Amino acid sequence: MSPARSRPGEPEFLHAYDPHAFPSFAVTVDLAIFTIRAGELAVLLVHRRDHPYRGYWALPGGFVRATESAMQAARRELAEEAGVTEFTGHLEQLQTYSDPGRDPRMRVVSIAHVALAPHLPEPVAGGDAAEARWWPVSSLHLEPAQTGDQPPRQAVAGEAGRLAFDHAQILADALERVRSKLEYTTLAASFIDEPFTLSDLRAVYAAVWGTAPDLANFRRKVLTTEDFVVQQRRSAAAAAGPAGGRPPLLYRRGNATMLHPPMLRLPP
Amino acid sequence: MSPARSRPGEPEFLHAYDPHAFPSFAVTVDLAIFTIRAGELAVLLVHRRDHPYRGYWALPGGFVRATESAMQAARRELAEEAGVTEFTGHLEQLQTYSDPGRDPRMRVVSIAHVALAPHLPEPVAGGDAAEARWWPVSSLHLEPAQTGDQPPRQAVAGEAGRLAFDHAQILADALERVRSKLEYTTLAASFIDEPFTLSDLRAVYAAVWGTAPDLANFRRKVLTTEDFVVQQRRSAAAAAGPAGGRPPLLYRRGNATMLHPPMLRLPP
DNA sequence: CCAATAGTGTCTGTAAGACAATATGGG
DNA sequence: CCCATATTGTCTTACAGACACTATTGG
Repeated sequence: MSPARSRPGEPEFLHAYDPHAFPSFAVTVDLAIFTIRAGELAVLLVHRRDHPYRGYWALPGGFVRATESAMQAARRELAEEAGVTEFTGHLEQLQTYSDPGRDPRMRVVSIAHVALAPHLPEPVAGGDAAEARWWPVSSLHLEPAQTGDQPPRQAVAGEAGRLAFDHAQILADALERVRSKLEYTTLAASFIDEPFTLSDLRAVYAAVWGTAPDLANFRRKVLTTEDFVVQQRRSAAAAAGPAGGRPPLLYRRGNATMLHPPMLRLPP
Repeated sequence: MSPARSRPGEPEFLHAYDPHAFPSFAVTVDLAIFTIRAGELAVLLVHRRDHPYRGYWALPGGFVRATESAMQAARRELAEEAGVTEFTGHLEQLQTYSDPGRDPRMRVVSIAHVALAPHLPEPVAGGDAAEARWWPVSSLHLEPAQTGDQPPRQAVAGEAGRLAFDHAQILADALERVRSKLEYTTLAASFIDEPFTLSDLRAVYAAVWGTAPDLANFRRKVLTTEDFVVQQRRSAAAAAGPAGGRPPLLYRRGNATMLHPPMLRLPP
């Protein structure tokens, strides 16, 4: 659109306008990309090869370009850093982090996003050559960081150590967003490939919440929620399964997005 | 904190760093400040005296300064534009709007916020001299704008007309945020001065949702939710009331923040 | 027949929806 | 006493929580 043309006097104003009259910021997007690996919730981190925070693990992300929106930048980073060509999962804005001093180089505000995707490819050698890895969320010890002001955690063998910038905070917020969204949306299905079994779907809740919802009640909730999942024609026995046991029915995602009333997680 | 000192090689890197290597943005905060006036949900808009969008109504807001966070900027604008000295209400970040072209001057991302406050002062002559007014949300005709792509609404006598920038979208998102937050939080109490009656509190729900929850069920929910409200010592008859009728009990806000399970609004 | 996993049935408690009844103040 | 508003009570229904039971495959 070119709305300025319809507002009298504005073109002349814009012609004379000096864009340096205001403080200048860099704007980045950072992504918390979640998936389920080996029954655990995992997040993609990249190992920083450059300053600042060289050698630290960080959320993938990058600068927003002059001609793209934050959402477009997030999709671009998703492709570049996670090697996702056509993204079928879920992507949404989380929150914007703007504390002065969060980046030692200059004033940077970061528009954080959350992505959920089924079982993405391994190390993702693509991108701009930084090492990338899936980290089980449970191995990052995020929760205790919220209690009070303990000394900053140092790197520990086999773990990611402190994250770069304020990414530990962003990741904690992203986690809480995902956990709570499973309560009142159908987003859990974004974590798995189609077709899936109800056990697969329940495993998502178990991985994200750390506690599995009651089997029977879970099935009742999912199956009685209009168009949460749609059943496929009867399946052959799942080939990859651990053999024995009754073969499960297969489902695909339905068009429902909200759960009314929500499926609440309980304290473990 | 000065974390750079603890990371080897980083001080030298920062010394040589050129902050102009990345696209530069202006960053603003915009505020959707809601209150209840005459039983209706109202939002504060300012009349723009300068280009761009001169003569249009807009959400109050302004540029984030070089040394403040977005939240600090929002509090500052709240004081400057709404004349609020000590703000007792609720303020939270909504979402960030970053479409290129949303501001004809230059690349601007806006970190939108939502504020809820009890019965704020009238025209708010303060601030940088722009006219400010409370507008009943119902007079802005926001909802139909979501259905399809109709031609942009023109200014109508007695109404605010089209809003500046993408503020109609921001306001619509802010509205939905507030409406849904009343369902699962105790934020409704942020809209009214203490002490208040349960009728006052119910009137908040009626104003925000457009439909009043059932009287008896509402009281049961509020009173059985631990520490949602706390009762005061018995009141003298409310002086300002419309006379007759049984005098109500008075309450203050409790410490509870969440409603479990939520109080759902129903389709009208 | 046994193991293992998938799927169903049912009882119970909590709380919401609907609506009726009672309480307490001022003319 | 009448009116207006506040407050309480109760019946019904929906649904989550808990847990036991049945079904269907492979060995």
